[in-house]
Amino acid sequence: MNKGRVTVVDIARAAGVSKSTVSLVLQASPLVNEATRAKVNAVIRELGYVYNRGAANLRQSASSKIIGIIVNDLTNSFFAELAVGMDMVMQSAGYVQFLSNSAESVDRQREVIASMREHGIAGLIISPARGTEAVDLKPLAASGIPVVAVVRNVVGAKVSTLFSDNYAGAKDAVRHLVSLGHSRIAFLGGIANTTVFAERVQGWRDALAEAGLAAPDTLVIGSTASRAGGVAAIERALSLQDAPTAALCFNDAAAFGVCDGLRAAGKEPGRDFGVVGFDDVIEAETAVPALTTVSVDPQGMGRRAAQLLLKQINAGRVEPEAIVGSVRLVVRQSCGAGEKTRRMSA
Amino acid sequence: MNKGRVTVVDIARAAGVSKSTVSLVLQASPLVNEATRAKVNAVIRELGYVYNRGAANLRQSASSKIIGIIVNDLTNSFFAELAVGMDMVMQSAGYVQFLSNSAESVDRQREVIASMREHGIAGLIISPARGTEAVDLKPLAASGIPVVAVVRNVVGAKVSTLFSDNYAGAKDAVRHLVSLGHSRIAFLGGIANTTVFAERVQGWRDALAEAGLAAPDTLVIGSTASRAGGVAAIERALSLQDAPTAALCFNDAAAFGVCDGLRAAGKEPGRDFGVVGFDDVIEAETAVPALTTVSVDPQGMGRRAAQLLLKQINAGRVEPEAIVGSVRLVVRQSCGAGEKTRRMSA
DNA sequence: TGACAAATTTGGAACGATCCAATTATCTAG
DNA sequence: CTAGATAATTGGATCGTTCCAAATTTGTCA
Repeated sequence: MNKGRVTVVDIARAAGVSKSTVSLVLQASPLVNEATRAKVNAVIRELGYVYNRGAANLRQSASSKIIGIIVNDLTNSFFAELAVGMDMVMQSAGYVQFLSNSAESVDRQREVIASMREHGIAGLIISPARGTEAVDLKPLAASGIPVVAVVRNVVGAKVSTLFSDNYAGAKDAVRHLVSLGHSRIAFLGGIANTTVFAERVQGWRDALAEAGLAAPDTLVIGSTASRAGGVAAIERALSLQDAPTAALCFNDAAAFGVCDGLRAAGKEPGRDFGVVGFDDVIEAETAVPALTTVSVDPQGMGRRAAQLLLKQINAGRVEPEAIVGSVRLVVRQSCGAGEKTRRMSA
Repeated sequence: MNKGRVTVVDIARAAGVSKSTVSLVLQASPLVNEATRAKVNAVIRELGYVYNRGAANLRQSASSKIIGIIVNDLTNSFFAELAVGMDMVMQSAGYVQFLSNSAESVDRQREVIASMREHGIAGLIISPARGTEAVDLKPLAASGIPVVAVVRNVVGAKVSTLFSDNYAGAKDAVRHLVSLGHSRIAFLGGIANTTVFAERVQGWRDALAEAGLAAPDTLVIGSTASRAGGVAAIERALSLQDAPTAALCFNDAAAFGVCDGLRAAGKEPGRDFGVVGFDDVIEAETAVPALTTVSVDPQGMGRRAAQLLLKQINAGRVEPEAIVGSVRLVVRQSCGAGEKTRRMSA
């Protein structure tokens, strides 16, 4: 009896109505008589019916309530939080999401996109793997599926985008370090060959220029955008003949690594060396010393991206839109300023 | 012309064959003539056909190649890595996954499960939200959908499980601290009212008893399983009249918090106070000091969970299976032992 | 060439829900 | 009591695929 799943027809038979009526009940249509509705609902509960969304989506008019999310590195808590933000709004909008981790592999990403297409996603939010090309996203756009690219850019792709203002954020951070009296400020961590990296470095460079300070390439030390990368970068920075006294780090993960590296070298971050991160990951606040960082609120960004996508899905017409999320410097202790002035402002 | 999507019938017409033949080509059946196959494939590419998996899954025999994953806290990097591990094996097995974050809300979790059922998932891996009851998972099991519970237990649920050996891990960790000469060892962080917490505390208690040491309840200081929770716990621990000199922490996040808190109190973790974590998150290795921790390899656990689920899906019969993942102590620097002996062992 | 086997191909009839047009039940008022 | 309106219900036909049984083509050998 548990063989085949329970369908509308089974319900109809058991309730003594037609499948059409059952369908109307399922859609909470006002056309159906209250008594009938009650009886049908009772039978539905009794037989343990589960709605088959796949079957419903078959009819050409219907759209699928499934959206795809692809991130390049879920183990990075920035992206994990981004995903959580999206999850929140998608869930309350009645969508489910295919979430996949491309792990920076363009091939894997391509497979995942294909698979998602076959499953009929209504839209896609993607933080593209390094090396993603416009052609990878073309077919989606061509079949009218809205795409929102977040965090990273895909040059030439006609999709909506939501980036944070990397340039302004980096500039603000460096200005702050300058105002604290630093004159040799490094840029540490991150993979050099990316747009985000370039934008942040440009902000760093321009802020230094503005202050009349030198911005030699030796002070830009790329590595990976991780804690380990931060350790490596600060080691190299400290070994320079004219070592920096502060640094803007590519992201918070790298900044934590820089703090670790400083301690390993006997220096206390915040006191002996100014450290500023980028992203404002949750741990930034509770770390010791608390990390001064450029806040981009990953969860909020995820929510906005999801809202943007939903808007496009509902609009029908796909009109690419570019949003740049504002950003603000959160001064805590690791830069050497926060702690002392924190309670003095009142 | 781009109105309706391209279907097998369109392909059939354009290639001058029947839809049945196209279907055979799609399934790479050996029944079809090479020349025909080539032509059909050419047309498929030309018209930009995309397979409609939803329609295919409609036929009763087919099973869906979609699995559900629900975790209770994606922002915790332990779970993020767990998810990544699952993603890996699911992806190479040709599955896509609905991944959702219950954020410890049983209601949200219930909704998500319902939604996943409607979408016809072939199986579910869940790290249950606190307070999940057997009845929440019952309907799935009843309709023959395999369920694997990971990390946490759901009492009374007839599902497969994959937990790490919390008891043994905690015991090993405490034994190690004892062997380093500590006699007042605390248990810090974590939410007291959970199975995992109870198991780890029991290991802690038994190891102390084994060594003839006292295990007073005052040394068990619960809080949240986060960095902030660790900070709070160590603060309380240090304020005790007979303060501990070392601690086993509920998890790595809490352990990092404990290190932060120690530093804030002017003590250096590893030198002035022994800290051991639990989970072996990636950052444990690169942190300074590197964290001594009980390794449970979250990614590996995710992979195993995924494999277990796939096995059950393929087996047809759902035979609940309980796996307890072995665990091992990774000695690094935060306990005060690792660093000195690291290079001396050769 | 004809008979038979093997290799290919092909119409439907599902699958589970929706939706339109058409039907039937119920109500209202003259 | 009935015409006409309104409320409620209901058969198909349809969505895009699979799969079975049956039909067609091709190949082999006496």
